[in-house]
Amino acid sequence: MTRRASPGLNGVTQAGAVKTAEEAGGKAKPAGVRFAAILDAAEIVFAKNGFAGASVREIAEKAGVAQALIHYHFDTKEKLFEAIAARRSAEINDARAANLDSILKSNVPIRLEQVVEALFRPTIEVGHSLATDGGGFSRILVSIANSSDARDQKLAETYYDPIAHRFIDAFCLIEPELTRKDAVWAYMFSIGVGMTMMARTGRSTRLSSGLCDDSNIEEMLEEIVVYVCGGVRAMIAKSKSEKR
Amino acid sequence: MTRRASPGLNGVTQAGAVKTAEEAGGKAKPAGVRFAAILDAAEIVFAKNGFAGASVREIAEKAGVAQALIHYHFDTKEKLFEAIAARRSAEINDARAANLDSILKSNVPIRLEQVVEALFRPTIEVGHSLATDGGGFSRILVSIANSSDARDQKLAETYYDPIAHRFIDAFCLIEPELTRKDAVWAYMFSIGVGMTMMARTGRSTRLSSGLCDDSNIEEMLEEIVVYVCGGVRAMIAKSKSEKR
DNA sequence: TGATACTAACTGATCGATCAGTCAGTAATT
DNA sequence: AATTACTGACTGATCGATCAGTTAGTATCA
Repeated sequence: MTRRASPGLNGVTQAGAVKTAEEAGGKAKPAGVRFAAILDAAEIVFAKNGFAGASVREIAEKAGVAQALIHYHFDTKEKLFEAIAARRSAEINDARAANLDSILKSNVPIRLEQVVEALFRPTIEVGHSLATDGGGFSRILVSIANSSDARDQKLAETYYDPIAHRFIDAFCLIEPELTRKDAVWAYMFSIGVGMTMMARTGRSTRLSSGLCDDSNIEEMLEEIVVYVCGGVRAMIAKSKSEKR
Repeated sequence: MTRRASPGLNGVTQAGAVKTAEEAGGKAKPAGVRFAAILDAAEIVFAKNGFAGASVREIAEKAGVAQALIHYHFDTKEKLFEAIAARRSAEINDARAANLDSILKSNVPIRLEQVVEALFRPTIEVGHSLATDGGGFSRILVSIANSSDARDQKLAETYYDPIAHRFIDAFCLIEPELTRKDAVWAYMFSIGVGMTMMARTGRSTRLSSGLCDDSNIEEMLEEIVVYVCGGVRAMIAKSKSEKR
């Protein structure tokens, strides 16, 4: 019951105050280094084994710290997982929001392709940033998005629902006759397509005998934009025919 | 090392021979009943917690049998998981193949919508068949499809690659100018859309404030067919413009 | 300047709980 | 008698979490 206050999680001690970083000679490491090392190691291990399949011991070993240090900084395994989700989700959605803003404030007519690319490019660029063979954060994101678990659904709601509403609004802005209902379906289905890219199972390569390469992210994104825009436009056409 | 031969797994003893079913009074249960009870319970528990998060103990408790009986019938937790995948995948893909056959042998021109519906309807009808709050086999299927784990990828390859090739062929048959490469992409992306339906996270309901209902499978399937056909046709248009 | 007090960072050892899997033995059927 | 179905009791391993300490740096006060 009596439990330390997890000093790292408020971010103040760790994120700021790297003042004595130059005098890190003997044992004292610069502030926040091992904190970040735990996050990086945990991201790899969670991506590889999932939440339940990952062990705090393996994370500690990969990070080169004592297991107890993880509990010192993050309290529980669950809070460690949430810290990872918070870190990367902020990166992804800040980039998404910035992309969307720059599109919306331009005075030329908005093209659907721009919006779709703004939706997906950040997820692959930060999602695969720490990609080892584990696959980086994108694998974690896929499992969060498809999970029936209450913890994962809460994370999706907290970190991804706000930006989702912005993109759904953008769909409706491009085509005013698109009903809200169909816009939400269109968004959900598009995210589903994106998951194919994030999961990186190698299946498309296998099914095509090498014609498709799902490790070539840039090419895959091109294909996805074509498919997703086609899907969204079909929903638009459906909305129009229903209103008529 | 010396290990019993898992008498149930060859299916002969269990699947057939329910002859003494009427005299199930005291302790002797009709043959195959507890075998199936374990499979049903395991499906629910695996769907709820994933492979790593599920425990053989919980499965045994839910099935109303001793934990050792599970090891007696299925040997290991992994083989139990594979048995579940084998059972439902056969159901799903037999139905898919039958649907596709009846479409292909008709002499009227094949419509893309028919093929897409043949692809998805069986997954929802058997995937949600044992649906409790856990979500049935569809949740397991989603995790297999998106997993980076070697075990899951092997299952996908064994049970789903053959039927995948048949549907990719069907895409190419409908539109001969669609390149093989784009047909595989189109198939993969379509499966991604289908996962949205299988995962049943309730997110579409949440994002639309109730306008979309992802527990209304029939309505969701209609929307998906529209979107997926739009996506596939966009890939077809792309293939055509590249060949020209 | 130097002793004192305090704090954040960190560790080794260990906790009870739970894990998948094993095994000897029982009960019923053939 | 032999085979199949089944169980309770158990194993070693591993799990997340906790604990009492240690170390190093910093602020306070004489």
